[in-house]
Amino acid sequence: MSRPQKRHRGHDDTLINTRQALLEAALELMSRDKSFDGISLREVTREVGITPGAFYRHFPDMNSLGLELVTSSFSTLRAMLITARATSIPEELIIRRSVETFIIYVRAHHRQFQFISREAYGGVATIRNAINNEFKQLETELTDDLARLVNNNNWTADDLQMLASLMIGSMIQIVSEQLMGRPNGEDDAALIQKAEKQLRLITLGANAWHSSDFQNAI
Amino acid sequence: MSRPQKRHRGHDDTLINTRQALLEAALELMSRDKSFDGISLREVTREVGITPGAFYRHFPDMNSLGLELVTSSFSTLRAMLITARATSIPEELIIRRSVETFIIYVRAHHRQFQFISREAYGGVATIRNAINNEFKQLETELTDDLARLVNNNNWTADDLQMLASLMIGSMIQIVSEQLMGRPNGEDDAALIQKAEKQLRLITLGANAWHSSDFQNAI
DNA sequence: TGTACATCAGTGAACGCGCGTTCACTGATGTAC
DNA sequence: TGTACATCAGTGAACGCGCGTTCACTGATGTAC
Repeated sequence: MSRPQKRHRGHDDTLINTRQALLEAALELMSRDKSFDGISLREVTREVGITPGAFYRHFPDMNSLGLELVTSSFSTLRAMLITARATSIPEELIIRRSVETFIIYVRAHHRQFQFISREAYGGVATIRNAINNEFKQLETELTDDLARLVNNNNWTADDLQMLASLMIGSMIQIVSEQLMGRPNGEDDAALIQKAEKQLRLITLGANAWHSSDFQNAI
Repeated sequence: MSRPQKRHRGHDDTLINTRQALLEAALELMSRDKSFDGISLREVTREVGITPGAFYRHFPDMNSLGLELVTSSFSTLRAMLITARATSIPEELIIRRSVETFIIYVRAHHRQFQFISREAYGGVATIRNAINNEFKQLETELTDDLARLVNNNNWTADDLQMLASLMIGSMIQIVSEQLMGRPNGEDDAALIQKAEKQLRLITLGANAWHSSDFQNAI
């Protein structure tokens, strides 16, 4: 109609990129109280300001767009967490740094994370599985790190994974809760403190843990 | 057309009740990989075998149906958990009993719980809030119980709530993960063991906890 | 016991709407000569 | 530097479809007499 304004070509990456705009429009629509399978292709293109048909120049369908949201949401987070753990050797600091890194990351990318926690157990199987694979990855990386920190005599490989899963699970839980409640995230101090306390309590438990004890106790 | 078969009147509760059938049809549709806001009123009535218009004899809209699913999913669970904790005094047994009660309940009502974990952070605000209120209730009840079990000198009220939240959060996490992966729930033994181990580790941490220590450490 | 009436769950047709997908097209940009 | 051409993101019209909601209606059941 009145907007033939072409987006600029590939090697010129300073200007508007429609593909990126579509991804962000989807996030924006979901942050306004919809699930991924509750938003339509037409809504997304409307938000960006292009014709429905033009969507197909960028993605074969909405599902592919969703999968790209998953991978892009996790890619930088994973790197940040790894360096957070690598750079601070003293155990005390590792928790603090990791929690802070995580919270800061989530605050800076709150729409992505709203998407992630909304769809982690959501209705679209392919996206759900993609997210859970990412979580599993985080878990594996954390398990490896924990193996180096811990007295190996007391821990089976299985229990180490259980510990990593507990740590990551409770962080996800806290973040999801917070993101759904107040999306602007003003109460960050309380959030960080709760997260740190939970991880601290978990490490207290981990210090007292002996895998073999537990086997017998059960 | 060919099915004017009336459902039976209120006081005759042994026979088919359309209202109930609508609730169950919604659960059934959601267990086949859809979010609540991804299923339509017409799908639900189709599943039950009535005309779309007849829906309005039972609910003013889909949202109300969703809210009823939330409250009915939680009502018996809460009672079960309270008695599970009340009847077994020795601390060791409480964890075990609570976990077993929880897992058994979830297994028996797996479609309800799939719904709950799918919508806890899902797209429909009213339903999401209803679910989170129920979680908060569970948390409050557990906090009260924990207050009686624990050395009160070491614990602030705030930290007790943090502990309850950690316990319930990790149980929800485990159950959600399991329900999404394999809906028939054949790997229950491993599930129960992982849940018990996580709670056990948390209680080890709780035993070593001193609220005041942590305040200083931070 | 029989009859007239009220209730109300479910019918089926109709409505306007937004949806995903297709298609021939336009026109700006980058490239080859 | 100028021209002809290829590329390709976006257009706009069209399609058939399932959606939520409304409405006058039907007919089985329970109740009053």
